[in-house]
Amino acid sequence: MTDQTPPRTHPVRVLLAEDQGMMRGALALLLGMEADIEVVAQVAAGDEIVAAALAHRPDVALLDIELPGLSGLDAAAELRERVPGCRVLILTTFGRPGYLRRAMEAGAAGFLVKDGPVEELAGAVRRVLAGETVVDPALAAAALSAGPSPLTGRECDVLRASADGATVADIAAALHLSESTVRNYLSAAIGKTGTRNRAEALRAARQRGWV
Amino acid sequence: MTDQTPPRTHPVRVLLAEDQGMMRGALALLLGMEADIEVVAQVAAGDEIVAAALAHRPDVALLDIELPGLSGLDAAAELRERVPGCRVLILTTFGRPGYLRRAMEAGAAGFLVKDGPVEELAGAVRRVLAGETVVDPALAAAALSAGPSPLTGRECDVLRASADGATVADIAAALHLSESTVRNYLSAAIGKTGTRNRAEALRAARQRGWV
DNA sequence: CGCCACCCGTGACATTTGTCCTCCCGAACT
DNA sequence: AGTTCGGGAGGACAAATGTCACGGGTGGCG
Repeated sequence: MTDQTPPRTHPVRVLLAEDQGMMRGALALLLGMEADIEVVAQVAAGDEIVAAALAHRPDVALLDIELPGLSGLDAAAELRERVPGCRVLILTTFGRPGYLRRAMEAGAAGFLVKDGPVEELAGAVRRVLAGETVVDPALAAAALSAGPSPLTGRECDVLRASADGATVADIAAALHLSESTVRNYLSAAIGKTGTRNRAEALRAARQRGWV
Repeated sequence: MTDQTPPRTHPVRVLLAEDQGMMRGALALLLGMEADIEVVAQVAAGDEIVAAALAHRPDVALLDIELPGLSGLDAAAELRERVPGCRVLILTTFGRPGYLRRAMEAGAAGFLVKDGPVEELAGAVRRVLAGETVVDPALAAAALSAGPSPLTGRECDVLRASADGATVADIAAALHLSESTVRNYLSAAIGKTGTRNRAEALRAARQRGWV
């Protein structure tokens, strides 16, 4: 069903997932200008990725992380299962160490930050297709030093739900928990992040990719 | 600077200020592909904008808002003074109503969100150069409905300083105020925004461009 | 001159938040 | 069998936060 890799028979088929229309369009045009690359699908939401991949069978999926619907990282994990043979290249605004680790756990083949020069992009696509793993060395080091998340699943949920000034009652209602439980989880998260309150805890956890 | 054809004598000279390398490069390539547009300068930081504009005398400055060093909005105001004749087109990720109002107060000639299609971009540059004011109508309505800020200068300062989980003590120390005073200002800001705590107040104020 | 808005500060108070302790349950591992 | 870990919950308590009433001071303006 999937072709092995002889020299190079046809252009690289790329799926592009990016929510910002201007960025998406610009990247598509950019990649399209490369002779050996063809953008076969563009989506703006995370929950459209798998369907599009099944329909267009891309060789490489270029995924943003912050996407409406489904995170690019979650989509990457799902792609790994449902569309094997499609390599995932994460392209994100934030070079958070934790994002990198989560990307790797999700089976991504590469991790690019949008800060870099555009020339990197086409090269990274080709290298990923060739089986290489593309990662910024400095970022890789930072990711290793950060360590894995000490937060439990529920602690994560509660912390996430505490964003934007939600009260304990709000969080409890949203997650169908008792207020006592919410406070306990928040306290645990604050302790594990070594911070002083939810806001700081959330910030720290995000920074380290623990959410 | 040699050919002369009455309506349009030379290509539109564009200055591009955008911190994300990939976005910047992609936009530059994109605009460069238009026959009548020439990107004469690219900068990645807000505090390089004026210098670059003085050096390259662009017709249109395409400015991101979130920039290191100096905000694109502040840069726009400075351009208005030091480089008159250079029209400012704001290009931003967030279509916050308040950003629009502040952009207009800073003398911007146009306001684009990065969500839109890429085709909009070149057209907007041309329309701005022609003297038109380019604004998304829906966004304009939202900006007007939000009204001017009811927050006093100090309330703003305190609210800004409350970001990222800073405690009352932190804010007081940072602004050289008493803790009581900080709490009073926070309370006032919460009241004026119609919210329940600092985090919500800050969020609301940002949303409406009051910070 | 008063009046008003803004600035800065206290003190008292109710509510919320964060901490620590207890307990129960089920799954997993030894 | 026991132990550990995660989820869920309750109570008690201290600290932080938010509210309110009140006092100053300054500067602009009719």
